[in-house]
Amino acid sequence: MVSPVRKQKDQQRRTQTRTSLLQAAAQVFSRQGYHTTLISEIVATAGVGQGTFYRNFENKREIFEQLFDDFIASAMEKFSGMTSELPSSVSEYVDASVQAVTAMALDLENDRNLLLIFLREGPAIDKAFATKMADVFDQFAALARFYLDYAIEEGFARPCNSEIVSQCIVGMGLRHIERWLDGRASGQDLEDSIKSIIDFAFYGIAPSAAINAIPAKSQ
Amino acid sequence: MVSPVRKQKDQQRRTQTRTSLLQAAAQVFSRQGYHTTLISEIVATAGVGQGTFYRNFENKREIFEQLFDDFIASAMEKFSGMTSELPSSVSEYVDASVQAVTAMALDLENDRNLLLIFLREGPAIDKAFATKMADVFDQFAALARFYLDYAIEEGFARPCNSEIVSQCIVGMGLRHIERWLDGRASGQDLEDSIKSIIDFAFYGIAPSAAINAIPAKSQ
Amino acid sequence: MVSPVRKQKDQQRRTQTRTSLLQAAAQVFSRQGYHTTLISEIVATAGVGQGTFYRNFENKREIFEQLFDDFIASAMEKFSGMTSELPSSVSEYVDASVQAVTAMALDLENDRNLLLIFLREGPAIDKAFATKMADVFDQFAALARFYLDYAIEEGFARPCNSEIVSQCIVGMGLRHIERWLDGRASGQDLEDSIKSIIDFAFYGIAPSAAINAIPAKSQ
Amino acid sequence: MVSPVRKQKDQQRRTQTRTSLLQAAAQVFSRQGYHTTLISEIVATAGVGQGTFYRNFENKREIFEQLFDDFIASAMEKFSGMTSELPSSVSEYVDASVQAVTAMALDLENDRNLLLIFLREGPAIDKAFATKMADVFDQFAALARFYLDYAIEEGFARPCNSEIVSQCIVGMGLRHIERWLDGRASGQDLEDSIKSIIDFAFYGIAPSAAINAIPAKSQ
DNA sequence: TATGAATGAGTCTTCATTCAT
DNA sequence: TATGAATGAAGACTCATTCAT
Repeated sequence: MVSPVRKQKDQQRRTQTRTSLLQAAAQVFSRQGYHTTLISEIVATAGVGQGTFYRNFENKREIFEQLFDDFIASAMEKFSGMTSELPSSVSEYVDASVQAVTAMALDLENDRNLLLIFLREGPAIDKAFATKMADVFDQFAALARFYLDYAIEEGFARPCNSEIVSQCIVGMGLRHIERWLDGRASGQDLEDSIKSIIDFAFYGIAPSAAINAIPAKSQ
Repeated sequence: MVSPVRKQKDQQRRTQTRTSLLQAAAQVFSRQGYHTTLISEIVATAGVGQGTFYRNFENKREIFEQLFDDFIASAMEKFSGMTSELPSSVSEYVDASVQAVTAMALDLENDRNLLLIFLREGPAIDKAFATKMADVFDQFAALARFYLDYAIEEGFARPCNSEIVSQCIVGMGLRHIERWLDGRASGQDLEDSIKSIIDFAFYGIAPSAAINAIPAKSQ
Repeated sequence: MVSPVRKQKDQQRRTQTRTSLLQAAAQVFSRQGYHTTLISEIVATAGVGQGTFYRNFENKREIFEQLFDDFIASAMEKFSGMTSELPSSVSEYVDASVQAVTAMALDLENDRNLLLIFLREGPAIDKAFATKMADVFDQFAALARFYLDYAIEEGFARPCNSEIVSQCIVGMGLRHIERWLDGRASGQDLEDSIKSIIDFAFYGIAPSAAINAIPAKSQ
Repeated sequence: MVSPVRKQKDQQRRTQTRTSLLQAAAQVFSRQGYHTTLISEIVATAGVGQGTFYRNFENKREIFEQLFDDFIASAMEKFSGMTSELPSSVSEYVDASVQAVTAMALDLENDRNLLLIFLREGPAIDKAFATKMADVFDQFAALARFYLDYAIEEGFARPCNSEIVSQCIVGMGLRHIERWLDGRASGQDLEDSIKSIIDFAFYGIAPSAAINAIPAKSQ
């Protein structure tokens, strides 16, 4: 009954509406955060009717989760694209780390405000969302651990509890991301900061002379 | 007009009521989190009337903040009590760190659930609360930095950007606390984990042989 | 996006709902007065949901004010429609006054109960409402004064402080309206009462013989 | 068991407390009006406990009514004290009226704000209070009518419907009192205003020459 | 499919009143 | 008798969600 052309147009229109809603939601969430955002504000920003929202999303949580999923998917894609080769020396490992972190920092810059909302409010939405976020962080940790284990095996990383250490690395990263999104790290130069972080991750705070003091058990 | 005895009794009663409310709130928040907790649930748990809540607190946010403040005050007190002496060698520094972290871990154990709620939902309550929490974390970072700067000066820590590094340390800590509260670190032995974290902080992931590779600038 | 037909129907529906609420409010206010009227009673009477009230009016005060504004607008319209020509003699002035007052009395009869509530409770709502009512009364006074000044100029009214006198006239009117709405004037014949009021306004209580005693200053 | 001295002291204290509450209530009502005044504000102003209020008064309405009754009693007393002699001529009647109105105006000045609250909010409290106020106004009207009837009988007032006319007089008075309390009559000189009001009451707005036009029926 | 008017369950909050001390 | 902490009934108001058009 309905022509294929019509069908396609309908589909397009629907996708367009959905996109408008997602963009509008991103905008409003960025400005006001999750809890204080009203559906009415999203639809007003998107320029569609109240009912249209519910034709596209179950509720506020769902559109927020969709935005989060899109965000993570996009971040993962970029990240996985840039980490193809395994390092073959400590200095390559260091360099690769610096590059990866720098690339990520520049990329995240695009969605600063939305990312801040994700980090701050995501864990507060409900248990399921908190778990999803924790899983994402654990994925990043697993990635870091993969490289770390490889490096240990190859002899250019200190033998250590890589599960714990990779979580340390994620924690460091998250802390700096939050402070930077917050504006609390605004005085710092990005390149220097990354350098300092990577140096810390590789060499710790102990002076060179203390290296022999590393307890056997931990080596 | 009123006898001092009466005044004192009234005061006691009031304090008692307030305490009941705080305990009840801690209990309900721990179970359900901030946003899904209703005032009516707090007062029911405390066994007082609805109006009594509002005689003692402005609203839900205020009682939550009070709990947070009490929690932090108590944590700070215990923490400051245990960090009196400055280390005079790397090994003392390491030992002191292990002890401090262990003590804190054991202490925080008491209010696991409430702490989890603070970490997850605190940043989502509103801007002011998020700022307050960020300030608290920065205080911990400042404390870590104080010891780090001292160690650098005394020659038993590697010269580094101590502002950045102390934030790394806080990030590592927070990440592990969250995972441990989450139950995601349940497979780990506490003592081993702390050991691994501290080792990472002191010696990094680079192998001993790589120490000479530390770039001059960062030293 | 939406068809004009749909837009118009929506508009109609909304207007209809708003009208229902206004009528219901008039009814409930008339019966119970402002302060004891609940929003829930208005919506129950209108046969709409609680939320519908708040889509149309800010709060109880606003719907009350709307009713008042409508009432005054309607009264003003009728009143201004009937006072087109200026009198050209004392007897015409008297006759016009009698007619105007009679017409108004008959008109106000329609909304007796609501008018009583306005007069009794309006001044008690808040400062702003009291001021609005005072302004309305002053408008009536200004109208009376306009005719009075004209009459004085033309020589068929006694020179006097027309500002004060016009307020006297408004006061007389209000007092009788209140008593009549109250049921305290129920024993009186309307026509006779109006006649007596107008006669008093024109000739005062002094006997004819005393006219010469009118102090020069006041003339 | 209780000594008479003790009894008397108790009685004194009680009276004192009651007086404090009445004064405090007058002060708060004057400032905020009836509906927005809270019992807690009255007791705070009086410097007594919340419970003490309820040992002395049933509720807010009762203390308000008590203030009103006291006010009226005091006004009536002063007023009755000054109107002992009956006038024996128009000019005496006029003079007595001017004096009575002037005396009342000066007296009311003392409790301006409270009187304004009575006039504005009294009728809105409830049916009973509105009736009480209407009765008071009718008493004033009855008093005016008494003098008017006497004057008519003695021939120095125009025969008229004295019931209606006396209500006119009360209405005029109330209107001017309200405007004066409101600050809307602030531009007017009190003496002049009273003169103009009394002249209007005695001679109306018709010019002298029109006197013969007074319809027979009304005379 | 898109719309936006209508809905009403769900909470917060107030404040007059009570009552143990 | 005086106090003021405690009470809880009462009502306003919000906003996610529905549904007729």
